[in-house]
Order: sequence, then structure tokens, then C-alpha cells
Amino acid sequence: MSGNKIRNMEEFASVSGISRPTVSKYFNDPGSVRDTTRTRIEAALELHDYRPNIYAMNQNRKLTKNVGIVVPLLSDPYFAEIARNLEQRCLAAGYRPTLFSSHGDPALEVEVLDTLRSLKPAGVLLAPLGRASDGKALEKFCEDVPTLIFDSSVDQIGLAFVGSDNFQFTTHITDYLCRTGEPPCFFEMKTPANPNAHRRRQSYLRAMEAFGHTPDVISVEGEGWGFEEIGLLGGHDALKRGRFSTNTILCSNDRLAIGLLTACYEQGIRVGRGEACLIRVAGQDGHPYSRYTCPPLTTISHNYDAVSQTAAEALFAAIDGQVAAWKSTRLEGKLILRDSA
Amino acid sequence: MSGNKIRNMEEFASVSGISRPTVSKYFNDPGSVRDTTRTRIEAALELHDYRPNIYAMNQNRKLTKNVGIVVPLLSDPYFAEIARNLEQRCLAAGYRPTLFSSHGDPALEVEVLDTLRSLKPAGVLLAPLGRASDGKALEKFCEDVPTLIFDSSVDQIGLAFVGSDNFQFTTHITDYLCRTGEPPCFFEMKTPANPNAHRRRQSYLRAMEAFGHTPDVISVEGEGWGFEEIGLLGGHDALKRGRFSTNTILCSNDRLAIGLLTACYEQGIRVGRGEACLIRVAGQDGHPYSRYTCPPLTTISHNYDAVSQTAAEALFAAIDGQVAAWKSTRLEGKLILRDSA
DNA sequence: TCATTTATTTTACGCGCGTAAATTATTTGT
DNA sequence: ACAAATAATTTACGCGCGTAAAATAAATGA
Repeated sequence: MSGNKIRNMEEFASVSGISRPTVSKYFNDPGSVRDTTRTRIEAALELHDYRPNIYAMNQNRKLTKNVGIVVPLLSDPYFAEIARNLEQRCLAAGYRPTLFSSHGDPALEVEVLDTLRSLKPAGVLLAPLGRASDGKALEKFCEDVPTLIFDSSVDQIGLAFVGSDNFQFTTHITDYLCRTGEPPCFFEMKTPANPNAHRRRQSYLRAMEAFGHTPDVISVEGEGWGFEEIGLLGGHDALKRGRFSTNTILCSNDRLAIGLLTACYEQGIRVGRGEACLIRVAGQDGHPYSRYTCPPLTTISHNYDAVSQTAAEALFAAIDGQVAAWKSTRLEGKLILRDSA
Repeated sequence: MSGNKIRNMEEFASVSGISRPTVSKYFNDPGSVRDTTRTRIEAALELHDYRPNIYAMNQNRKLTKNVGIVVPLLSDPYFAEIARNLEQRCLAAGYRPTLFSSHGDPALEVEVLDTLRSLKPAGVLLAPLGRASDGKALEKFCEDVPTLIFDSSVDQIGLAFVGSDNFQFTTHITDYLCRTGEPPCFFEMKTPANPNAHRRRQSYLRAMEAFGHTPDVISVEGEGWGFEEIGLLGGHDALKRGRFSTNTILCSNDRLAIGLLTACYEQGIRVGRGEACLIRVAGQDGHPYSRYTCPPLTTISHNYDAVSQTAAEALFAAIDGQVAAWKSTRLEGKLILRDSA
């Protein structure tokens, strides 16, 4: 930690009594040098706090240790949470993660990929914007950089896809709602940003048919990623116009549900499964804030840990040279019963 | 965009008919070359999509164009929003921002600073964890790297401090609450992570005295950054034990208020300013989700734009060599009246 | 037009490290 | 103790660019 300043690896090598190439080897993989050598290097490291210049390191390395993590919207706690999870797995595996957000903007998404390209990352964990993404740009990027797609799938690009099983999600929660009360209608955005939304609608329609009920989809207007606001405005509108055909509303996602709950509140409509409640509302995603809505939101939650782990491990395996055919992994969600439905 | 691949600046210089050092100059500052030269370079750029190797660039540059943005917890939408704002200002100013989160962990905060150091950034925008931060480490970092502290101040370190005026925040909203109903009691964490919390409590005490009311502070247990959970549990406890001396509760921050609102809901206590409401609840911060609580939360909001702008501009000025004495800028918040109080 | 200012080119060097090949030292197995 | 396997060292080169100094060219001004 103290001692005289070390300028470069050459100097550090000489003070530690090891040759520079060996020191270089150590920093690239501490396990690749002999125990006694490692001990001596680490002892010297304690005294002189030297760190290799990462720019010089990455300049010549065919493969950097960088991993890019890209999400559509970092201010969405769902993505923030999954990004955090992925970040820590990268660190644990010895990679240097860098976080990027597309901020809901396809042009920014392309810029992020461009920036990422110049970082020469060993791999990228990418959650695309979805429908609005520049498909060509994504595909080209995936050809150049080992990329694992997560959360929302776009064709068969990249190394693999890892996400949640939206069919299972919606089927499961629809089933629950049917068994415990009136069959639900489905509250969604007319033009969702995310392809998962389509799967959820389809799955709702199928499930309702399978259960012998008549489906009813309420698609509200609204563009962009301000889902709560869209749910709020669309909810107000639908409530005023008596658009909900049953007392149970399944929302396409939790953020929409959060907005709808606020609309219900503002119209004095009590939500929940109690006696005094007029309607039931359920969401999908297991959003970090779903616990704190009023009433707390019944939802079906992503398996954050499993999604992150599967995605990260698949990427690391690919980086390590383990070739595998493109594969789509969709993990099941878990029903979280709360007071809203 | 198409054309044959350019390997390095040498090749790009020759295809564009300009010397390499001039091309290098262009990439460091496009405005520093003659118009005709710039035009020719940009024309060549259209044809050959060359991008300088950032590692080679940064290796020898005394000052990179990197700017680090560090927040205590990126999954908190408040920090996510301010980080996004800062990020875009950096990009607009021609810097390369990189986002970091301490994830509420002092050890991680130190690690982040260590990582940042090796990035040789031109400057850093740092929102410290606060009380839990390793003060020595922060101070040392600020000596080595031009750092602007924002959100929560720690001594007089770094280039300057930019944040909100917590005294004004609390005084203002306390005043509002007193004028419109019963004077508020104050709901806070006993051991808050953030020094702003102390300022808010102090300010509440002063304001109450100034207005001739008796203050009442409810400090709830709970460690860490799960404020909603702390507000929920502490709220339940305080409600059960009749700890609130008035019908008006001012929370130390919005996330705590979100938890408290959920506790109220779960105990069947109607919140708001209407006839049927038993208590009023207000928050502080202008959290992105405060609009969607039930009832929507009355709060006093940070001036996100002004804080970001002031912070970013102060850092850029310092990077440009404009020396200025250490200074603390605290911006006023704006009262946002909603239904909760 | 000529001197002056400003931009560009040429030349040359170095940054800090990766990496490959050949050599030497150390460990391991028997 | 000796051969074989493994690790470390020496030597040497190159990556892609920044940057400084000197020479040259172009723009500017009177």
C-alpha cells in the first residue's frame, strides 16, 4: 500500500525479483504461475500497490476481460436488479463488467453497441429494446462480438437466449385467477415495446380458451417506456368507459399494474380480494416495488437469480471456447400471492 | 460504412490523404483542424468506418476523455434518474461516461474507486454512500482524481459539492403541512445511511420550533438501503404502538414514505387530505415513483436537471483547467402537491 | 505581393504491455 | 540421482497511438 511509486510492470518485476513476462502471466491468470512465484508477487504487491495499465494490457490482448451489460432502461428497477445480479457474477468470474442503458431509445441502443464494439469485450450480455430495436444492427453486432441475448428475444441471434417463459407466466397466473374468482380480462399496451408482451397476450388467450372462458383484452394507447403513466391514463379511461368486463384484471406487466392501481385509487375503487373490494388486479414480473403497492401486488415473478446465472454461465462458457448450438432457455416464474388478487 | 477494413490510423490516414498526426489531432478535437481537412477526414470516415483504438489512445494520453459516474445504489430510481441525466450531459460534452454503483456497500465503493483509478478518468462525479463511506479512501481518491461530489456531502473533499438544500426542503414542506393541517411528526431511520437525513431532522426540529409547535421524531430501526422495507416494518410498529402524535407524518424520504403508505394500507388506515382520511403522509425527494403511490405522494422534489447541470458543468470547467475554490452549491426543491397530504 | 500567422506534414521516439521462441532453472517421477 | 516434465527467464519484437520538433505549405493581412 505504501512504498515508492512503481511506474510500470518492468519496475514492479524488478522489485519483486521476478521477470516481467512472468509477472504479466500472473496478472492474466494468477493460477498459471508456480505457487512460490505467486507468493513472491503477491508479497511485493502488498508493499508497492502496483496495478497494470489496463489500456496497455488491452491493446495487444486478443481478448480483453471486459464484459458489456446492456439493458433497455436502467431506471426500471427490474432491469437495474438483473443488471446488478449479472454485474456481480461477472466480477466473481474475473471479468470487468460495464453497464449500459439504451434509455428506451433505439438510436441510443445502436450507439451503445458501437461504443461496446470499441471496447473489444470478451462478451456481451444484451437485453434488446425489442420491437423498436434496429434488427440489422443487432445481428451485425452479434456476428462480431460474442453476445448472449436475455430478457427479450430477437430472432435467433447471438450465442443463445435466456429469459423467462412468458407462456408459463401468463398461463399460470391466469389459472390462479380463474380458480380463485372471476376469470380475468387482460390489460396491456396496444403497441408494446417488448415482444414478451405479445407472448403474454397470446398465452392469455390460449389459457382462457383452454379453461372455457371468453377472453377480453383491453389494449391501451401510449408509446415508450413510461409504463406506469400509460397504465394510469389507460386505466382511468377504461374505468370511466366501463371497459373491464370482469372484476379481475391481469396486467401485462407490473409497471402497468402499478399505474392501474393508482387509477383505481383515484377513482375510489377498492382493489383486492377482500369483501369490500370491487376488483382484483394482478401483474407479471415480480417487480422490486410490487411488494409496496397498495394493495401489495399479486404477481408472477421472474427467477432473477436463475436467469442471471444461466445467462452469465452460458456467456462465460462461450468465451472459454466451449461451442454450443444456439439455444433458447426460458425459465419458469413463481407466483407471488399478495392482497391485490 | 462499407469499404475495405482499415486496420489502424496509419491506413486510415493514407486512404483519406491526410497525415496520421493530423488525423490523430482530429480525433482528439475535430475543431482543431482546418475546415477543408475536417471535411476530407469526415468524407473518408463515411466510406471506411474506422474508429481509433481506444486502448492505444488512452495509453499515452495524459488525460482520457473518460468520466466516472458513481452512485450509492443504481437500483434506486432516484439515483438511476440522476445518473442518466449526468450520463447524457457527459456525452453531449464529448466525454465517455461510465456508470458505477456501490450497491450500498462501503467495500464495493472502495473497489469502484480503485477500478476508476485505473481508468485514468478526466474526472469523476461521485455520490458517496455517506456515513458508511471509507472517508480516508474517498479523500485520497479525490486527491488523485478530479472529483465532484454530489447528492451527499462528506467533509470538504473534491472539487466542489452540488446537491439539494435539505434545510430548505424540510423547512418548506414542514411549513406547508403546518399551514394546511396539524403540524407533522417526523418519520425517519434511526441510523440513516445518508448525512442528508440528519440535516432533514435538524431542519424539522428548527422549523417546528420556529412555528411554535412541539416536534416529535419517530426513529425506526433498520440497516441498509432497503428503505421501503424499513418504512413498512417501522410503520407497522409505530402504528400499532400509537407512536404518531399527530395525524400528519413527514417522512425523511420518499422511499420510507412508500413503505409507510403500504403499512397504513395494510392496517386499513386511509391516508390523504380528504374527509374520510385519518392521516396525512408526505415524503421528500420527488422520487420517480411518488406519482404512483396510493394516494399519490405529496413531496418536495429535487431539481434533478439543475443539480445535474451544475454538477456536470463544474466538473467540466475543472477539467478544462479553470481553477476554482471549493464550493458547496445547494439547490432548492419544489413542493409537489398530491393527494397524500 | 510579401511577411506573418496558422495549419499540416515529416520524422522520430516512446508508452506499457502481450507474446513468441529459445534457453535455463526447477520440480517431479522413478 | 537422473531423465522427463514443467515453469521461469531472456531476448526480442510489435501493437496503435500520442506527441514533440523541425520543415513545409497554406491562409491571412496590410
